[in-house]
Amino acid sequence: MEKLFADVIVDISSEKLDRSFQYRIPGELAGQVKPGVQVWIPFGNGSRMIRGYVIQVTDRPACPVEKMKEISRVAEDQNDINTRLIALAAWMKENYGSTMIQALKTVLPVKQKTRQKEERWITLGISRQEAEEQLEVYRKKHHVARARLLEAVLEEETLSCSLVRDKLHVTSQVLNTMEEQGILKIRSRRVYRNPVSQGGEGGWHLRLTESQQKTADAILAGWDAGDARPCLIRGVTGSGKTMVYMELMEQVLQKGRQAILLIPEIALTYQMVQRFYRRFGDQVSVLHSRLSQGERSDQFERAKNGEIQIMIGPRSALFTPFPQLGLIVLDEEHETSYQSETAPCYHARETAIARARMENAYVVMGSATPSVDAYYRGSQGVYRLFELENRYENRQLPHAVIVDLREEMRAGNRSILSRSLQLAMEKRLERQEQIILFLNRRGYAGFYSCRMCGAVMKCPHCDVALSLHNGGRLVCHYCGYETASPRSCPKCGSPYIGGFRAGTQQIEEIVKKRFPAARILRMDLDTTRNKDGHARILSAFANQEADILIGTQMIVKGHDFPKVTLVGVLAADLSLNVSDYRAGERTFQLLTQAVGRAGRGEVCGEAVIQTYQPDNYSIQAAAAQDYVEFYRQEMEYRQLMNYPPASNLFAVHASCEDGALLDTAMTYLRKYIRKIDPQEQTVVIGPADEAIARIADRYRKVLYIKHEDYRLLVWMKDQLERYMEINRGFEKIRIQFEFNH
DNA sequence: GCGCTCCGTGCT
DNA sequence: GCACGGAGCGCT
Repeated sequence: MEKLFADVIVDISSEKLDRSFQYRIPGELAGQVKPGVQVWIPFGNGSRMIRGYVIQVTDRPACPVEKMKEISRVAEDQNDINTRLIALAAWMKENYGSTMIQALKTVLPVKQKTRQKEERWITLGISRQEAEEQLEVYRKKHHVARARLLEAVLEEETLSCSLVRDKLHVTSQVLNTMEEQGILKIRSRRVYRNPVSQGGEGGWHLRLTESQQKTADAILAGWDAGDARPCLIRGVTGSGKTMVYMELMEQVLQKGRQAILLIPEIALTYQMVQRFYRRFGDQVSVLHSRLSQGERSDQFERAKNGEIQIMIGPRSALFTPFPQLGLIVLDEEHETSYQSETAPCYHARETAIARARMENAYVVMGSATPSVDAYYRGSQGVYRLFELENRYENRQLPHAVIVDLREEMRAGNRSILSRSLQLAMEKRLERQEQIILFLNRRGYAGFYSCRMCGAVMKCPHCDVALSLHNGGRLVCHYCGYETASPRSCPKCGSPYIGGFRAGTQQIEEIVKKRFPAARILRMDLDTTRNKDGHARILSAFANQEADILIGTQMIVKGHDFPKVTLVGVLAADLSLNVSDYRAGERTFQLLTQAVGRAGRGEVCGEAVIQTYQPDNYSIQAAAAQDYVEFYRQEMEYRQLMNYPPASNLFAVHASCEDGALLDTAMTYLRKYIRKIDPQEQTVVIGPADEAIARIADRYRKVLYIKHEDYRLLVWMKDQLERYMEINRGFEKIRIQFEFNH
C-alpha cells in the first residue's frame, strides 16, 4: 500500500509537545518526505507554519483522516547543525533500538523556560505626545492594564519585561498587542548564565615531553594524510594524556573548528577542568550534572553562536551543537558512565565516532586501561593505537602483593585485615604516611540472613537482597524500599539472624579498634550525600587531616594524593562475582586504578590486594600493572565464549507486571527469531530471568542473540520491532534493546 | 509555543 | 453588559 502519512515531531522546545503528530503527505511530496527530513507544517488553531521533523512514514492513519492536515513543504535548508544532530538521532535510534522521540530528546535536549532568562526591554514605539493621547483613549475605554503599562513607560522610558509582568501585572498578551500596534517596542538582549567561576590566570602552557610530542605529531600527521580513523591512546596513569589532548585541540581550534572533551564525572575531575581553563580561558565551557536545564541549554546556545570553542562535560556534552565540530576527545575511555542506562542506551564512544563521521571531525580516546572493545579495535587497525609508556618524571609504579584470604583463615586470622596488611599499615602510621583502604561495595552491603535456615531477607518488590544500613534498617538499593530489621527469622523463628559481610562502616570500626590512634575518614554514598560532601572529604584527606581513608569506588578515581604510600584492597574479587561477562574487565580496571593511587609522590608506593581468588588473571595482571597480559587472557575468554568484541551480542530486555504474559511473549519472540533465521546462524540464549528478576513489581526477562555480523543483528532488531507492532499482546511489555552492552 | 475558551472580577 | 486577566487546554 501507498505510504500516505508522516509522523512529525513538532518542536522540541516544550515538554508538552514532545510527541508526534500525523500529517498527510501530498502527492507531489511523496518521494521527498522521509524519516529525518525537516518539513513545514500548519500547526494549532491558527495553522501557523512551523518546522517539524519527520520521524516515520506509514500507511496507517493514527487519527480520523478528515482531521488531519497536510504537510505544506519540505524545508529548504536541510544542512544546519540541527539537521546534523537529527541525523545522529536517527543513527542512534537505528543502532540502539529506541524510539525516534527518545533519540531526538537525547540529542536536542528539551529547553525549559529558557526564554525567561532572555532579558527583554520595552520602550515607546511612538512619540511621547502620541502616547499621551493613546493613554487618554485607554482610560476612556477602561483598558486599565494598557493604561498602567503605558503610564509606566512614559515615566521610565525603558522597562524590563519581567518587571512589567511581575510588578505591574501586565500579561504578555497585552504586551504583544501593543507591540503589534506599534505603540511599544520590545528589544531583547540575551543574558547568559556562566556556570564557571573564572579562576584562570590565562596563558598556561607547558612543554610536552618527548613521547607526548611524538604521539601528538603522529596523530596530526595521520589527519593531514587523510586518515580519519579514531585514535586510541593507552597511557599509563600519570603519562600526561591531557597534554596530548590540549595540543590536538590547539591545532583544531586554529583551523576555526571546535572541540568536545568528554570526561566521566565532572566532580571528580575538577583539577582537569582547571587545567583547560588556564590554557584556553574563556573559550571553554563546562556542562555538569548540577547545572539546571536552563543553564545547560544556555551553554548549548553559546556553542551554537560561536561564543565558545571547547565544551567539557559528561556523555551528554557529546551533543553540543558546534557549527564546525573538529574533534571529540573521550578521556578515560573505559569508564562505564559512557554507557547510557536509559533509552536510547547509547555508548558515547560509538556515538562520538558516528557523529564525527557525519561532520568530518576526529575522535581521540585515552585510557590507562582501555576497554577490551576499544583495544581490540585498536589492535585490528579499526582505530589507530598509540602507547604512552613513560610516567611523568619516570616515577616508579607501586609494588603490589597479593594476599590469599583463605590462607589467612587457615592461619586463624578471621579479621578483614590480613596480617601483611596490618603490618604494612603499622609501618605507614609510624612514618606518618597516608593509607587508602578500598572496598568494592557500599554501606553494610551484606545480606541479612538467618544462620539457622539460611533465609535471606529480600525486597518484596525486587528480587534482590536487602542491605543492612546504619541504625539497623534494611534498604533495597533498586527501588528504595526500607524496613526495620527483624529480631527473629520470619521463616523459622530462630533468633540467630543478622547482617554479616563487611561494609565501609564496619571496616571503619574494625580499623579503629586495631589502630586506635589513627585518624580515619570514611567515604561512601552515606557520607557524601550532601552537596560538596565528596570534595570536602577529599580535600581533608589531601591536607593530611587524616591518616587513613576508607571508601568505595569513588576514592580510586581521579584524585592525586602524593602522601599516600599504601593502598589496601580489602576484597578484590567481590566484583568478579557479578553475573556479567565484563566482570573480569571491571575488576582489572578497578584494581589497576586502586593500585595506581599508591605512590603518586616521590616515595615509591605499595599495594596489598586481599582476595579469595589469588590465581585469577584479572587480579594478577592488576597487581603486575600489566595491561597487555590482561588483554591477552581476557580476549581468549571472550573468543571462547563468543562475547564481544570477538562476536556481537544483542540483548532484548523486557519487563511486565504480568509474569505469565511476559513469559509467553518472550517465548514467541524466540520462536520468531528462529523463524527469520532458519539456518540458525545466530546463537540465541534465553529467555531467562534478568540478574534481578523483579524490580518495583515488574518481572524482567532477557533474550541474548549472538552473531559475528553486527548488521544482521540490527536487521533482526528491526524485524522484532515490526513483529511486536503488528502482533497483539506486546502492549503491556516494556522492551529495551541493547547491543554489546 | 500559541491561541482559544472559560470563568472570575471590576467598572459603568 | 463589557473588557480584561488568569488558567488550562489542545494542537494531527
